[in-house]
Amino acid sequence: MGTKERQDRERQAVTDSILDAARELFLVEGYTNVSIRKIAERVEYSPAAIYSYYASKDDIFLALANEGFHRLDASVTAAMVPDGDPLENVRACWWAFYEFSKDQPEYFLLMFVDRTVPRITQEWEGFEFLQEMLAHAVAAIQRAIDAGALPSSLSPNVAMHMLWAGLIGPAVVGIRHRLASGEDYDALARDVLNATIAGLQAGVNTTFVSCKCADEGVAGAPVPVGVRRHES
Amino acid sequence: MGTKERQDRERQAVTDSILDAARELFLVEGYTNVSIRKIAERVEYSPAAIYSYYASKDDIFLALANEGFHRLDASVTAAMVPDGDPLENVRACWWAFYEFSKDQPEYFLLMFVDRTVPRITQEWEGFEFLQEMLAHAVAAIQRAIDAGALPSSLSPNVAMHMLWAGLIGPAVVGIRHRLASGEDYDALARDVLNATIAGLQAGVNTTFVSCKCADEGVAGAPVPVGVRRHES
DNA sequence: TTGAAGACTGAACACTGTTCATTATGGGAA
DNA sequence: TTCCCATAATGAACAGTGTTCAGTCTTCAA
Repeated sequence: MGTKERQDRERQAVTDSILDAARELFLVEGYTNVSIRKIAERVEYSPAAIYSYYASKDDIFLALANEGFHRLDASVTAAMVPDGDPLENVRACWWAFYEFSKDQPEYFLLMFVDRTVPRITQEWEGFEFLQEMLAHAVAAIQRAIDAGALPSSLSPNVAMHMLWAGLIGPAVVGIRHRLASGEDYDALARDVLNATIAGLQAGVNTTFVSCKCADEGVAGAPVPVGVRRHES
Repeated sequence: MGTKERQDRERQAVTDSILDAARELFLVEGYTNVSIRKIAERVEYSPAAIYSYYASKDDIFLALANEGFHRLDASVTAAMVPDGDPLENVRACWWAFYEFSKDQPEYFLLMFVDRTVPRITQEWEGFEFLQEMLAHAVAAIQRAIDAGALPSSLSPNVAMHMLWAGLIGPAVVGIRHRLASGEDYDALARDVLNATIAGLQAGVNTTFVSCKCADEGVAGAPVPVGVRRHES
């Protein structure tokens, strides 16, 4: 009997439709302005029905953020040219990160800026995936170091954190339109990225230490970005 | 008759006590977790009474944010040593900006990250004050250029934007706890700041052009930071 | 046909920001 | 002193929020 399968399929379809509705609404109106009732109305269910598919509004948020990380990974991976200039690959990798903030602003805010979801800590499903993604970014920096484009004294993991944190600012400034109209957000982001890379090339001393794995090579899992391990 | 004066004084006292209560609650619990009812309870009035002193919850926050800009200015000004090393003054100036994000996270988010208070755009009272503040930051960079610590080809206004945007990221990462527990947020922010300054020193090419005033010297009003001119 | 499992709902709870008619108070004028 | 009126303050309500739960309704295997 394929009834169980059909039921699972139907359940999955409803689950997806809820996520679709939530995504559309979040993208247009933002997280706080979207209520469970609005999502329920969109999928033509009662508000209470939503709770048999997602335990809370936060869970919907987490499901979307999970999607977001996969999309970001796809963008970043596509930006890097295999066997291309290592330093340019690093630049392209982080430029893709910035572009992602423009293409998917709601996802970006969800993942890196929005109010913290405490449960993101332990229950993050895409945890291994996330580490893998970050390992790619670290590896790209390592290749640039190996090629002599960045100082050998530089920790690729620390550099990864610096580029990541450094670019969040220009991304937020762009998303939130904090410059006067007519200003070139892309130019500002590019300048910040180039200045940071130039600073790394110039051999600036770093004091940041990634405590979880330090620098036991690329195989060492980098600290998850956008994921808080514990509530302080 | 001093009765009118006494009444005004009493009214001002209540207004202040509301702001005091709101400040304490906002700083501890965050904007969204503080309700008018909580503030009202704190000052021992009914929730409705609050509305005869402030038109809305946003108005209370704006009053506090106004304080915030003055506090930021005080911090930044205090961080700079008159006749001190020009480059160190620039570093201190922006480090104070980062420290402000830690000391007054709610203020910081409102001014540079949140989109929740649209009225900040037109009704910002401290507008001229803000421009003056930014002019100080540009002037500090100009002094570093004059002293030869930064390239003469560098536009101080562009550098100001780069440092500002570059540091918002580490600040947000810190406020939102996006690193694993135990990681050193300050070290990351310091590294980003130092790398950006090192990049500027290395003479990185910049493509950003501040359209409103370009670089007609310090007297030219810098583009307001943290204030959105138009809603797109 | 029956029984059980699951999906789904309406109503409710405890909140939120905000409004408004009503009541109380306190000071100036007659 | 009495009256009036502006102002202060309130209780109750409105419309919204996330979430829960007792009960109904459907569906399918035995």
